[in-house]
Amino acid sequence: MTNKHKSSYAISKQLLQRLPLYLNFLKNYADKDGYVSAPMIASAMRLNEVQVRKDLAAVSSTGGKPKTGFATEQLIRDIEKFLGYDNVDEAVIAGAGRLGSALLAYSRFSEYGLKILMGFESDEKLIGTEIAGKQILSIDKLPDVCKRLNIHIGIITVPAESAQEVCDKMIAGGIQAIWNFAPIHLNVPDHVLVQNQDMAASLAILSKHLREKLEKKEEV
Amino acid sequence: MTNKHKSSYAISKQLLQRLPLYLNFLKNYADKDGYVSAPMIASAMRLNEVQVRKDLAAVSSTGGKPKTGFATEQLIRDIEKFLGYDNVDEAVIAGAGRLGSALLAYSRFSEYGLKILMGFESDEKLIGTEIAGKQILSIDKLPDVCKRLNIHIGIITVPAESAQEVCDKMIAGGIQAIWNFAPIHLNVPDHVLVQNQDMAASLAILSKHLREKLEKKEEV
DNA sequence: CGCTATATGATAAATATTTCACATAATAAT
DNA sequence: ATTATTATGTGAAATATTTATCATATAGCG
Ligand SMILES: NC(=O)c1ccc[n+]([C@@H]2O[C@H](COP(=O)([O-])OP(=O)(O)OC[C@H]3O[C@@H](n4cnc5c(N)ncnc54)[C@H](O)[C@@H]3O)[C@@H](O)[C@H]2O)c1
Ligand SMILES: NC(=O)c1ccc[n+]([C@@H]2O[C@H](COP(=O)([O-])OP(=O)(O)OC[C@H]3O[C@@H](n4cnc5c(N)ncnc54)[C@H](O)[C@@H]3O)[C@@H](O)[C@H]2O)c1
Repeated sequence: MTNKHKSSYAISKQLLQRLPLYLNFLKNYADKDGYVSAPMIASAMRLNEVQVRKDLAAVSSTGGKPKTGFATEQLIRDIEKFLGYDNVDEAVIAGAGRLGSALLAYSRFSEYGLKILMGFESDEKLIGTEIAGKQILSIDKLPDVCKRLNIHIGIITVPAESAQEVCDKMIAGGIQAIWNFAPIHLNVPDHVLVQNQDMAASLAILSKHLREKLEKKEEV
Repeated sequence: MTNKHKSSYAISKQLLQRLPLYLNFLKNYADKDGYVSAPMIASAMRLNEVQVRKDLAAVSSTGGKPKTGFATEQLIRDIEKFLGYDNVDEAVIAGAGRLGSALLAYSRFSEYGLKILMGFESDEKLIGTEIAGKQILSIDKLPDVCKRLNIHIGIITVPAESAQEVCDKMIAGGIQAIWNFAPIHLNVPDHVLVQNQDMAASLAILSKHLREKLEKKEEV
Protein backbone atom coordinates (compact mmCIF):
# COMPACT_ATOMS: atom_id res chain seq x y z
CA MET A 1 0.00 0.00 0.00
CA THR A 2 1.18 3.47 -0.81
CA ASN A 3 -0.19 4.94 2.36
CA LYS A 4 2.23 7.44 3.78
CA HIS A 5 -0.52 8.31 6.22
CA LYS A 6 0.02 11.87 5.15
CA SER A 7 -3.70 12.23 4.44
CA SER A 8 -3.61 15.24 2.19
CA TYR A 9 -7.26 15.04 1.21
CA ALA A 10 -9.13 18.25 0.79
CA ILE A 11 -11.58 18.99 3.56
CA SER A 12 -14.94 20.06 2.31
CA LYS A 13 -17.50 22.12 4.16
CA GLN A 14 -19.71 19.10 4.30
CA LEU A 15 -17.01 17.05 5.92
CA LEU A 16 -16.59 19.75 8.51
CA GLN A 17 -20.22 19.30 9.42
CA ARG A 18 -19.94 15.54 9.60
CA LEU A 19 -16.93 15.50 11.88
CA PRO A 20 -18.84 16.46 15.02
CA LEU A 21 -21.30 13.68 14.28
CA TYR A 22 -18.49 11.16 14.05
CA LEU A 23 -17.16 12.54 17.29
CA ASN A 24 -20.45 12.09 19.08
CA PHE A 25 -20.77 8.61 17.72
CA LEU A 26 -17.24 7.57 18.62
CA LYS A 27 -17.37 8.97 22.12
CA ASN A 28 -20.50 7.04 22.80
CA TYR A 29 -19.40 3.91 21.01
CA ALA A 30 -18.82 1.08 23.42
CA ASP A 31 -15.29 0.33 22.52
CA LYS A 32 -14.85 -3.40 22.21
CA ASP A 33 -11.22 -3.78 21.40
CA GLY A 34 -10.11 -0.23 20.85
CA TYR A 35 -10.76 -0.18 17.13
CA VAL A 36 -13.49 1.01 14.81
CA SER A 37 -13.81 0.44 11.10
CA ALA A 38 -15.23 2.72 8.45
CA PRO A 39 -17.83 0.18 7.30
CA MET A 40 -19.02 -0.24 10.86
CA ILE A 41 -19.40 3.50 11.39
CA ALA A 42 -21.05 3.83 8.01
CA SER A 43 -23.69 1.26 8.76
CA ALA A 44 -24.40 2.62 12.23
CA MET A 45 -24.64 6.19 11.02
CA ARG A 46 -26.37 5.40 7.73
CA LEU A 47 -23.66 6.89 5.61
CA ASN A 48 -21.93 5.66 2.51
CA GLU A 49 -19.00 3.48 3.38
CA VAL A 50 -16.60 5.17 0.97
CA GLN A 51 -17.55 8.54 2.31
CA VAL A 52 -16.71 7.53 5.84
CA ARG A 53 -13.46 6.02 4.69
CA LYS A 54 -12.47 9.22 2.95
CA ASP A 55 -13.57 11.36 5.82
CA LEU A 56 -11.48 9.37 8.26
CA ALA A 57 -8.50 9.34 5.92
CA ALA A 58 -8.73 13.12 5.73
CA VAL A 59 -8.40 13.66 9.45
CA SER A 60 -6.62 10.60 10.78
CA SER A 61 -3.00 11.24 11.64
CA THR A 62 -2.04 7.58 11.59
CA GLY A 63 -4.27 6.08 8.95
CA GLY A 64 -6.13 2.86 9.49
CA LYS A 65 -5.00 -0.73 9.47
CA PRO A 66 -6.52 -3.01 6.84
CA LYS A 67 -8.88 -5.58 8.32
CA THR A 68 -8.72 -3.83 11.69
CA GLY A 69 -9.73 -0.24 11.26
CA PHE A 70 -8.79 2.86 13.21
CA ALA A 71 -7.72 3.14 16.83
CA THR A 72 -10.78 4.69 18.40
CA GLU A 73 -9.10 6.91 20.96
CA GLN A 74 -6.58 8.20 18.49
CA LEU A 75 -9.30 8.91 15.98
CA ILE A 76 -11.25 10.90 18.54
CA ARG A 77 -8.15 12.91 19.35
CA ASP A 78 -7.48 13.50 15.67
CA ILE A 79 -10.97 14.81 15.03
CA GLU A 80 -10.88 16.99 18.10
CA LYS A 81 -7.56 18.39 17.08
CA PHE A 82 -8.84 18.99 13.62
CA LEU A 83 -11.81 20.91 14.93
CA GLY A 84 -9.60 23.06 17.06
CA TYR A 85 -9.85 21.40 20.42
CA ASP A 86 -6.42 22.62 21.26
CA ASN A 87 -6.55 26.27 20.33
CA VAL A 88 -8.81 27.93 22.81
CA ASP A 89 -11.09 30.51 21.31
CA GLU A 90 -12.87 33.09 23.38
CA ALA A 91 -16.29 34.52 22.69
CA VAL A 92 -18.81 36.92 24.19
CA ILE A 93 -22.56 36.86 24.03
CA ALA A 94 -24.98 39.74 23.66
CA GLY A 95 -28.44 39.23 25.12
CA ALA A 96 -28.74 37.17 28.28
CA GLY A 97 -32.39 36.27 27.90
CA ARG A 98 -33.76 32.77 27.65
CA LEU A 99 -31.58 31.57 24.83
CA GLY A 100 -28.52 33.59 25.77
CA SER A 101 -28.49 32.34 29.33
CA ALA A 102 -28.93 28.76 28.13
CA LEU A 103 -25.82 29.19 26.00
CA LEU A 104 -23.92 30.90 28.80
CA ALA A 105 -24.65 27.91 30.99
CA TYR A 106 -23.86 25.33 28.37
CA SER A 107 -20.68 23.59 29.36
CA ARG A 108 -20.13 21.57 26.25
CA PHE A 109 -18.47 24.35 24.28
CA SER A 110 -15.28 23.74 26.15
CA GLU A 111 -15.05 20.33 24.52
CA TYR A 112 -14.22 22.11 21.30
CA GLY A 113 -11.86 24.56 22.89
CA LEU A 114 -14.41 27.33 23.03
CA LYS A 115 -15.05 29.60 25.94
CA ILE A 116 -17.87 32.07 26.36
CA LEU A 117 -16.37 34.61 28.70
CA MET A 118 -19.26 36.92 29.60
CA GLY A 119 -22.58 38.34 28.55
CA PHE A 120 -23.72 41.84 27.64
CA GLU A 121 -27.18 43.20 28.30
CA SER A 122 -29.31 46.29 28.02
CA ASP A 123 -31.65 45.24 30.80
CA GLU A 124 -30.63 47.08 34.00
CA LYS A 125 -31.97 44.26 36.12
CA LEU A 126 -29.56 41.82 34.54
CA ILE A 127 -26.47 44.02 34.36
CA GLY A 128 -24.16 43.22 37.23
CA THR A 129 -25.57 39.75 37.82
CA GLU A 130 -23.92 36.45 36.96
CA ILE A 131 -25.16 33.50 34.93
CA ALA A 132 -23.38 30.22 35.41
CA GLY A 133 -20.55 32.13 37.00
CA LYS A 134 -20.22 34.51 34.09
CA GLN A 135 -20.60 38.24 34.46
CA ILE A 136 -23.29 40.18 32.67
CA LEU A 137 -22.07 43.65 31.72
CA SER A 138 -23.73 46.61 30.09
CA ILE A 139 -23.94 46.34 26.34
CA ASP A 140 -22.27 49.74 26.12
CA LYS A 141 -19.07 48.20 27.39
CA LEU A 142 -18.97 45.55 24.71
CA PRO A 143 -16.71 47.31 22.18
CA ASP A 144 -14.12 48.29 24.78
CA VAL A 145 -14.05 44.97 26.54
CA CYS A 146 -13.71 43.02 23.31
CA LYS A 147 -10.93 45.26 22.11
CA ARG A 148 -9.11 45.09 25.40
CA LEU A 149 -9.36 41.33 25.74
CA ASN A 150 -8.80 40.79 22.06
CA ILE A 151 -11.88 38.66 21.60
CA HIS A 152 -12.98 37.97 18.08
CA ILE A 153 -16.08 35.82 18.29
CA GLY A 154 -19.47 37.27 19.18
CA ILE A 155 -22.81 35.56 19.74
CA ILE A 156 -26.03 37.46 19.19
CA THR A 157 -29.10 36.42 21.16
CA VAL A 158 -30.96 39.69 21.37
CA PRO A 159 -34.34 40.32 19.74
CA ALA A 160 -34.24 40.86 15.99
CA GLU A 161 -34.93 44.57 16.36
CA SER A 162 -31.70 45.11 18.27
CA ALA A 163 -29.54 42.66 16.39
CA GLN A 164 -28.03 45.01 13.82
CA GLU A 165 -27.24 47.59 16.45
CA VAL A 166 -25.55 45.00 18.64
CA CYS A 167 -23.77 43.63 15.59
CA ASP A 168 -22.34 47.08 14.87
CA LYS A 169 -21.07 47.31 18.43
CA MET A 170 -19.34 43.98 18.04
CA ILE A 171 -17.66 45.08 14.87
CA ALA A 172 -16.59 48.28 16.57
CA GLY A 173 -15.03 46.04 19.21
CA GLY A 174 -13.03 44.14 16.61
CA ILE A 175 -15.21 41.03 16.49
CA GLN A 176 -14.50 39.09 13.32
CA ALA A 177 -16.94 36.20 13.46
CA ILE A 178 -20.56 36.40 14.55
CA TRP A 179 -22.91 33.60 15.45
CA ASN A 180 -26.31 35.08 14.93
CA PHE A 181 -29.48 33.62 16.45
CA ALA A 182 -31.71 36.56 15.62
CA PRO A 183 -33.87 35.84 12.60
CA ILE A 184 -32.58 38.74 10.59
CA HIS A 185 -30.00 39.44 7.93
CA LEU A 186 -27.01 41.29 9.36
CA ASN A 187 -25.05 43.82 7.37
CA VAL A 188 -21.38 43.47 8.05
CA PRO A 189 -18.17 44.56 6.37
CA ASP A 190 -16.34 42.19 4.10
CA HIS A 191 -13.89 40.81 6.59
CA VAL A 192 -16.48 39.69 9.13
CA LEU A 193 -17.86 36.15 9.07
CA VAL A 194 -21.50 35.60 9.94
CA GLN A 195 -23.06 32.28 10.72
CA ASN A 196 -26.79 32.40 11.00
CA GLN A 197 -28.54 29.94 13.25
CA ASP A 198 -32.15 30.35 12.38
CA MET A 199 -33.74 27.75 14.58
CA ALA A 200 -37.25 28.14 13.30
CA ALA A 201 -35.85 27.57 9.83
CA SER A 202 -34.08 24.40 10.94
CA LEU A 203 -37.27 22.97 12.31
CA ALA A 204 -39.13 24.07 9.20
CA ILE A 205 -36.64 22.27 7.00
CA LEU A 206 -36.98 19.11 9.05
CA SER A 207 -40.72 19.33 8.79
CA LYS A 208 -40.47 19.84 5.04
CA HIS A 209 -38.25 16.78 4.69
CA LEU A 210 -40.80 14.82 6.65
CA ARG A 211 -43.65 16.01 4.51
CA GLU A 212 -41.75 15.06 1.36
CA LYS A 213 -41.04 11.63 2.76
CA LEU A 214 -44.69 11.08 3.61
CA GLU A 215 -45.77 12.23 0.16
CA LYS A 216 -43.32 9.89 -1.44
CA LYS A 217 -44.73 7.04 0.59
CA GLU A 218 -48.23 7.84 -0.62
CA GLU A 219 -47.10 7.70 -4.23
CA VAL A 220 -46.04 4.09 -3.77
CA MET B 1 -38.66 35.44 -23.32
CA THR B 2 -39.67 31.85 -22.96
CA ASN B 3 -40.69 32.28 -19.38
CA LYS B 4 -43.86 30.36 -18.71
CA HIS B 5 -43.25 31.14 -15.07
CA LYS B 6 -43.62 27.46 -14.48
CA SER B 7 -40.33 27.34 -12.57
CA SER B 8 -39.65 23.64 -12.70
CA TYR B 9 -36.13 23.88 -11.30
CA ALA B 10 -34.96 21.20 -8.96
CA ILE B 11 -34.81 22.09 -5.30
CA SER B 12 -31.48 21.29 -3.80
CA LYS B 13 -30.79 20.82 -0.13
CA GLN B 14 -28.58 23.87 -0.21
CA LEU B 15 -31.36 25.97 -1.63
CA LEU B 16 -33.62 24.80 1.15
CA GLN B 17 -31.12 26.23 3.61
CA ARG B 18 -30.84 29.51 1.77
CA LEU B 19 -34.56 30.14 1.56
CA PRO B 20 -34.98 31.15 5.20
CA LEU B 21 -32.11 33.58 4.77
CA TYR B 22 -33.82 35.19 1.81
CA LEU B 23 -36.95 35.35 3.87
CA ASN B 24 -35.24 37.14 6.73
CA PHE B 25 -33.65 39.53 4.34
CA LEU B 26 -36.82 40.29 2.43
CA LYS B 27 -38.95 40.78 5.51
CA ASN B 28 -36.49 43.26 6.84
CA TYR B 29 -35.84 44.93 3.53
CA ALA B 30 -37.22 48.45 3.48
CA ASP B 31 -39.42 48.07 0.51
CA LYS B 32 -38.98 51.09 -1.72
CA ASP B 33 -41.37 50.43 -4.53
CA GLY B 34 -42.52 46.91 -3.83
CA TYR B 35 -39.89 45.19 -5.94
CA VAL B 36 -36.55 43.48 -5.35
CA SER B 37 -34.10 42.26 -7.91
CA ALA B 38 -31.81 39.25 -7.79
CA PRO B 39 -28.65 41.31 -8.30
CA MET B 40 -29.63 43.56 -5.43
CA ILE B 41 -30.26 40.64 -3.08
CA ALA B 42 -27.07 39.01 -4.25
CA SER B 43 -24.92 41.99 -3.45
CA ALA B 44 -26.55 42.61 -0.09
CA MET B 45 -26.28 38.98 0.94
CA ARG B 46 -22.90 38.37 -0.66
CA LEU B 47 -24.11 35.62 -2.91
CA ASN B 48 -23.55 34.93 -6.55
CA GLU B 49 -26.05 36.74 -8.68
CA VAL B 50 -26.94 33.75 -10.84
CA GLN B 51 -27.47 31.63 -7.80
CA VAL B 52 -29.98 34.07 -6.41
CA ARG B 53 -31.67 34.30 -9.77
CA LYS B 54 -32.00 30.55 -10.00
CA ASP B 55 -33.12 30.26 -6.41
CA LEU B 56 -35.86 32.81 -6.90
CA ALA B 57 -36.92 31.25 -10.18
CA ALA B 58 -37.27 27.93 -8.39
CA VAL B 59 -39.74 29.20 -5.82
CA SER B 60 -41.40 32.18 -7.40
CA SER B 61 -44.92 31.47 -8.59
CA THR B 62 -45.04 34.45 -10.92
CA GLY B 63 -41.48 34.83 -12.12
CA GLY B 64 -39.76 38.19 -12.21
CA LYS B 65 -40.02 41.08 -14.56
CA PRO B 66 -36.90 42.03 -16.50
CA LYS B 67 -35.43 45.32 -15.39
CA THR B 68 -37.80 45.43 -12.42
CA GLY B 69 -37.35 42.26 -10.44
CA PHE B 70 -39.75 40.37 -8.22
CA ALA B 71 -42.70 41.71 -6.30
CA THR B 72 -41.40 41.61 -2.75
CA GLU B 73 -44.59 40.68 -0.94
CA GLN B 74 -45.44 37.99 -3.42
CA LEU B 75 -41.94 36.59 -3.20
CA ILE B 76 -42.17 36.42 0.58
CA ARG B 77 -45.44 34.58 0.32
CA ASP B 78 -44.01 32.19 -2.25
CA ILE B 79 -41.04 31.32 -0.07
CA GLU B 80 -43.22 30.90 2.98
CA LYS B 81 -45.56 28.67 1.09
CA PHE B 82 -42.66 26.69 -0.19
CA LEU B 83 -41.33 26.16 3.30
CA GLY B 84 -44.69 24.98 4.50
CA TYR B 85 -46.11 28.09 6.07
CA ASP B 86 -49.58 26.91 5.26
CA ASN B 87 -49.56 23.33 6.45
CA VAL B 88 -49.41 23.46 10.20
CA ASP B 89 -47.14 20.89 11.74
CA GLU B 90 -47.30 19.98 15.39
CA ALA B 91 -44.40 18.97 17.59
CA VAL B 92 -43.61 18.06 21.17
CA ILE B 93 -40.48 18.65 23.16
CA ALA B 94 -38.82 16.40 25.70
CA GLY B 95 -36.78 18.13 28.39
CA ALA B 96 -38.02 21.47 29.65
CA GLY B 97 -34.71 22.67 31.05
CA ARG B 98 -32.89 25.78 29.97
CA LEU B 99 -32.84 25.09 26.28
CA GLY B 100 -36.16 23.29 26.14
CA SER B 101 -38.00 26.09 27.87
CA ALA B 102 -36.37 28.66 25.60
CA LEU B 103 -37.72 26.74 22.63
CA LEU B 104 -41.14 26.31 24.23
CA ALA B 105 -41.30 30.06 24.64
CA TYR B 106 -40.02 30.87 21.20
CA SER B 107 -42.86 32.32 19.21
CA ARG B 108 -41.18 32.47 15.84
CA PHE B 109 -41.86 28.84 14.94
CA SER B 110 -45.40 29.75 14.07
CA GLU B 111 -44.09 31.85 11.20
CA TYR B 112 -43.23 28.61 9.47
CA GLY B 113 -46.45 26.90 10.36
CA LEU B 114 -44.92 25.00 13.24
CA LYS B 115 -46.43 24.56 16.63
CA ILE B 116 -44.81 23.12 19.72
CA LEU B 117 -47.77 21.83 21.65
CA MET B 118 -46.34 20.78 24.99
CA GLY B 119 -43.32 19.59 26.90
CA PHE B 120 -42.45 16.34 28.63
CA GLU B 121 -40.29 16.06 31.70
CA SER B 122 -38.94 13.62 34.23
CA ASP B 123 -38.49 16.26 36.90
CA GLU B 124 -41.43 16.07 39.31
CA LYS B 125 -41.09 19.74 40.11
CA LEU B 126 -41.73 20.69 36.51
CA ILE B 127 -44.47 18.19 35.71
CA GLY B 128 -47.83 19.88 35.89
CA THR B 129 -46.44 23.37 35.42
CA GLU B 130 -46.74 25.52 32.33
CA ILE B 131 -44.09 27.28 30.25
CA ALA B 132 -45.24 30.04 27.96
CA GLY B 133 -48.75 28.69 28.32
CA LYS B 134 -47.75 25.19 27.34
CA GLN B 135 -48.28 22.22 29.62
CA ILE B 136 -45.41 20.13 30.92
CA LEU B 137 -46.42 16.49 31.27
CA SER B 138 -44.66 13.42 32.57
CA ILE B 139 -42.29 11.88 30.06
CA ASP B 140 -44.09 8.58 30.63
CA LYS B 141 -47.13 9.98 28.89
CA LEU B 142 -45.23 10.94 25.77
CA PRO B 143 -45.91 7.82 23.68
CA ASP B 144 -49.64 7.81 24.38
CA VAL B 145 -50.15 11.51 23.89
CA CYS B 146 -48.24 11.56 20.62
CA LYS B 147 -50.16 8.59 19.33
CA ARG B 148 -53.48 10.02 20.38
CA LEU B 149 -52.84 13.48 18.92
CA ASN B 150 -51.11 12.04 15.89
CA ILE B 151 -48.00 14.17 16.34
CA HIS B 152 -44.99 13.23 14.31
CA ILE B 153 -42.25 15.69 15.17
CA GLY B 154 -40.28 15.42 18.40
CA ILE B 155 -37.62 17.73 19.84
CA ILE B 156 -35.04 16.36 22.23
CA THR B 157 -33.53 18.71 24.78
CA VAL B 158 -32.70 16.30 27.56
CA PRO B 159 -29.15 15.55 28.71
CA ALA B 160 -27.19 13.25 26.43
CA GLU B 161 -27.47 10.36 28.90
CA SER B 162 -31.26 10.29 28.57
CA ALA B 163 -31.49 11.12 24.90
CA GLN B 164 -31.64 7.61 23.47
CA GLU B 165 -34.20 6.54 26.04
CA VAL B 166 -36.38 9.54 25.24
CA CYS B 167 -35.85 8.95 21.53
CA ASP B 168 -37.17 5.40 21.93
CA LYS B 169 -40.24 6.73 23.68
CA MET B 170 -40.86 9.11 20.81
CA ILE B 171 -40.58 6.35 18.29
CA ALA B 172 -42.96 4.24 20.34
CA GLY B 173 -45.35 7.18 20.11
CA GLY B 174 -45.13 7.22 16.35
CA ILE B 175 -42.81 10.21 16.00
CA GLN B 176 -41.25 10.21 12.55
CA ALA B 177 -38.88 13.16 12.66
CA ILE B 178 -36.61 14.13 15.53
CA TRP B 179 -34.77 17.37 16.11
CA ASN B 180 -31.99 16.39 18.43
CA PHE B 181 -30.05 18.90 20.53
CA ALA B 182 -28.28 16.33 22.68
CA PRO B 183 -24.69 15.83 21.56
CA ILE B 184 -25.06 12.16 20.89
CA HIS B 185 -25.74 9.84 18.00
CA LEU B 186 -29.27 8.46 18.14
CA ASN B 187 -30.14 4.99 16.93
CA VAL B 188 -33.42 5.02 15.10
CA PRO B 189 -35.24 2.72 12.69
CA ASP B 190 -34.99 3.38 8.98
CA HIS B 191 -38.15 5.37 8.56
CA VAL B 192 -37.34 7.98 11.20
CA LEU B 193 -35.62 11.22 10.23
CA VAL B 194 -33.10 12.71 12.62
CA GLN B 195 -31.72 16.20 12.40
CA ASN B 196 -28.91 16.86 14.79
CA GLN B 197 -28.36 20.35 16.08
CA ASP B 198 -25.02 20.16 17.75
CA MET B 199 -24.58 23.73 18.87
CA ALA B 200 -21.09 23.35 20.19
CA ALA B 201 -20.15 21.95 16.82
CA SER B 202 -21.69 24.92 15.03
CA LEU B 203 -19.66 27.33 17.07
CA ALA B 204 -16.58 25.20 16.59
CA ILE B 205 -17.02 25.28 12.84
CA LEU B 206 -17.41 29.04 12.87
CA SER B 207 -14.28 29.34 14.93
CA LYS B 208 -12.44 27.05 12.55
CA HIS B 209 -13.52 29.14 9.57
CA LEU B 210 -12.26 32.20 11.39
CA ARG B 211 -8.93 30.60 12.15
CA GLU B 212 -8.53 29.58 8.52
CA LYS B 213 -9.33 33.09 7.40
CA LEU B 214 -6.77 34.57 9.75
CA GLU B 215 -4.15 32.08 8.64
CA LYS B 216 -4.82 32.93 5.03
CA LYS B 217 -4.36 36.59 5.79
CA GLU B 218 -0.99 35.86 7.38
CA GLU B 219 0.19 34.04 4.28
CA VAL B 220 -0.37 37.18 2.21
C1' DC C 1 1.45 -21.54 5.66
C1' DG C 2 -1.50 -20.57 2.30
C1' DC C 3 -6.52 -19.22 1.88
C1' DT C 4 -10.34 -16.41 2.74
C1' DA C 5 -12.69 -12.64 4.32
C1' DT C 6 -12.59 -7.87 5.33
C1' DA C 7 -10.68 -3.22 5.56
C1' DT C 8 -7.90 0.36 3.72
C1' DG C 9 -6.43 3.70 0.14
C1' DA C 10 -6.64 5.43 -4.43
C1' DT C 11 -8.43 6.34 -8.91
C1' DA C 12 -12.36 6.84 -11.73
C1' DA C 13 -17.21 7.64 -12.56
C1' DA C 14 -21.44 9.68 -11.34
C1' DT C 15 -24.13 13.46 -9.11
C1' DA C 16 -24.97 17.72 -7.29
C1' DT C 17 -24.20 22.46 -7.06
C1' DT C 18 -22.35 26.71 -8.49
C1' DT C 19 -20.82 29.86 -11.89
C1' DC C 20 -20.39 31.61 -16.58
C1' DA C 21 -22.08 33.36 -20.89
C1' DC C 22 -25.56 34.76 -23.77
C1' DA C 23 -30.11 35.68 -25.73
C1' DT C 24 -34.22 38.24 -24.65
C1' DA C 25 -37.45 41.39 -22.33
C1' DA C 26 -38.79 45.61 -20.09
C1' DT C 27 -37.71 50.20 -18.47
C1' DA C 28 -35.91 54.84 -18.71
C1' DA C 29 -33.59 58.38 -21.09
C1' DT C 30 -32.42 60.65 -25.13
C1' DA D 1 -39.02 56.01 -31.62
C1' DT D 2 -34.53 54.55 -30.80
C1' DT D 3 -31.09 53.28 -27.75
C1' DA D 4 -28.61 52.26 -23.56
C1' DT D 5 -29.17 49.85 -19.46
C1' DT D 6 -30.41 46.44 -16.41
C1' DA D 7 -32.79 42.17 -15.11
C1' DT D 8 -34.54 37.77 -16.23
C1' DG D 9 -34.19 32.88 -17.72
C1' DT D 10 -31.52 29.10 -19.59
C1' DG D 11 -28.13 25.91 -21.45
C1' DA D 12 -23.32 24.92 -20.93
C1' DA D 13 -19.04 24.85 -18.31
C1' DA D 14 -16.71 24.53 -14.11
C1' DT D 15 -16.52 22.88 -9.22
C1' DA D 16 -17.59 20.28 -5.46
C1' DT D 17 -19.17 16.22 -3.45
C1' DT D 18 -20.60 11.54 -3.36
C1' DT D 19 -20.43 6.88 -4.88
C1' DA D 20 -18.40 2.84 -7.45
C1' DT D 21 -14.55 -0.07 -8.52
C1' DC D 22 -10.31 -2.13 -7.88
C1' DA D 23 -5.74 -3.25 -6.17
C1' DT D 24 -3.44 -4.23 -1.93
C1' DA D 25 -2.68 -5.29 2.90
C1' DT D 26 -3.51 -8.11 7.01
C1' DA D 27 -5.86 -10.73 10.60
C1' DG D 28 -7.84 -15.10 11.48
C1' DC D 29 -8.36 -19.86 10.31
C1' DG D 30 -8.16 -24.41 8.51
N1 LIG E 1 -35.87 31.28 22.56
C1 LIG E 1 -35.48 30.54 21.56
O1 LIG E 1 -35.59 29.32 21.60
C2 LIG E 1 -34.85 31.12 20.36
C3 LIG E 1 -34.52 30.27 19.36
C4 LIG E 1 -33.93 30.76 18.23
C5 LIG E 1 -33.68 32.10 18.14
N2 LIG E 1 -34.04 32.93 19.08
C6 LIG E 1 -33.72 34.32 18.89
O2 LIG E 1 -32.76 34.69 19.83
C7 LIG E 1 -33.00 35.98 20.28
C8 LIG E 1 -33.26 35.95 21.77
O3 LIG E 1 -34.33 35.08 22.08
P1 LIG E 1 -34.77 34.86 23.56
O4 LIG E 1 -35.86 33.89 23.55
O5 LIG E 1 -33.59 34.57 24.42
O6 LIG E 1 -35.35 36.30 23.92
P2 LIG E 1 -35.37 37.00 25.35
O7 LIG E 1 -36.33 38.11 25.22
O8 LIG E 1 -35.56 35.99 26.40
O9 LIG E 1 -33.90 37.59 25.50
C9 LIG E 1 -33.43 38.70 24.80
C10 LIG E 1 -32.48 39.46 25.71
O10 LIG E 1 -31.80 40.46 24.96
C11 LIG E 1 -31.71 41.62 25.76
N3 LIG E 1 -31.54 42.78 24.91
C12 LIG E 1 -32.48 43.45 24.19
N4 LIG E 1 -31.91 44.46 23.51
C13 LIG E 1 -30.62 44.43 23.80
C14 LIG E 1 -29.52 45.24 23.41
N5 LIG E 1 -29.65 46.24 22.56
N6 LIG E 1 -28.31 44.93 23.92
C15 LIG E 1 -28.16 43.92 24.77
N7 LIG E 1 -29.14 43.13 25.17
C16 LIG E 1 -30.36 43.39 24.69
C17 LIG E 1 -33.00 41.66 26.55
O11 LIG E 1 -32.83 42.43 27.72
C18 LIG E 1 -33.21 40.17 26.84
O12 LIG E 1 -32.64 39.80 28.05
C19 LIG E 1 -34.18 36.49 19.49
O13 LIG E 1 -33.71 37.18 18.37
C20 LIG E 1 -34.88 35.24 19.07
O14 LIG E 1 -35.57 35.44 17.88
C21 LIG E 1 -34.60 32.47 20.23
N1 LIG F 1 -28.00 24.93 27.13
C1 LIG F 1 -27.61 25.04 25.89
O1 LIG F 1 -27.33 26.14 25.38
C2 LIG F 1 -27.52 23.86 25.02
C3 LIG F 1 -27.07 24.06 23.75
C4 LIG F 1 -26.99 22.98 22.89
C5 LIG F 1 -27.34 21.75 23.31
N2 LIG F 1 -27.76 21.55 24.54
C6 LIG F 1 -28.14 20.20 24.90
O2 LIG F 1 -29.52 20.18 25.15
C7 LIG F 1 -29.80 19.33 26.22
C8 LIG F 1 -30.44 20.11 27.32
O3 LIG F 1 -29.62 21.17 27.72
P1 LIG F 1 -30.08 22.17 28.87
O4 LIG F 1 -29.02 23.16 29.02
O5 LIG F 1 -31.46 22.61 28.63
O6 LIG F 1 -30.06 21.21 30.13
P2 LIG F 1 -30.95 21.29 31.43
O7 LIG F 1 -30.30 20.44 32.44
O8 LIG F 1 -31.24 22.70 31.75
O9 LIG F 1 -32.32 20.62 30.97
C9 LIG F 1 -32.49 19.25 30.77
C10 LIG F 1 -33.90 18.89 31.20
O10 LIG F 1 -34.19 17.57 30.81
C11 LIG F 1 -34.91 16.94 31.85
N3 LIG F 1 -34.76 15.48 31.74
C12 LIG F 1 -33.71 14.72 32.12
N4 LIG F 1 -33.95 13.44 31.83
C13 LIG F 1 -35.16 13.38 31.28
C14 LIG F 1 -35.95 12.32 30.79
N5 LIG F 1 -35.52 11.06 30.77
N6 LIG F 1 -37.15 12.63 30.28
C15 LIG F 1 -37.59 13.90 30.27
N7 LIG F 1 -36.89 14.94 30.72
C16 LIG F 1 -35.68 14.68 31.22
C17 LIG F 1 -34.34 17.49 33.10
O11 LIG F 1 -35.28 17.36 34.16
C18 LIG F 1 -34.07 18.94 32.70
O12 LIG F 1 -35.17 19.76 33.01
C19 LIG F 1 -28.49 18.68 26.61
O13 LIG F 1 -28.34 17.48 25.93
C20 LIG F 1 -27.47 19.68 26.11
O14 LIG F 1 -26.27 19.05 25.82
C21 LIG F 1 -27.88 22.59 25.40
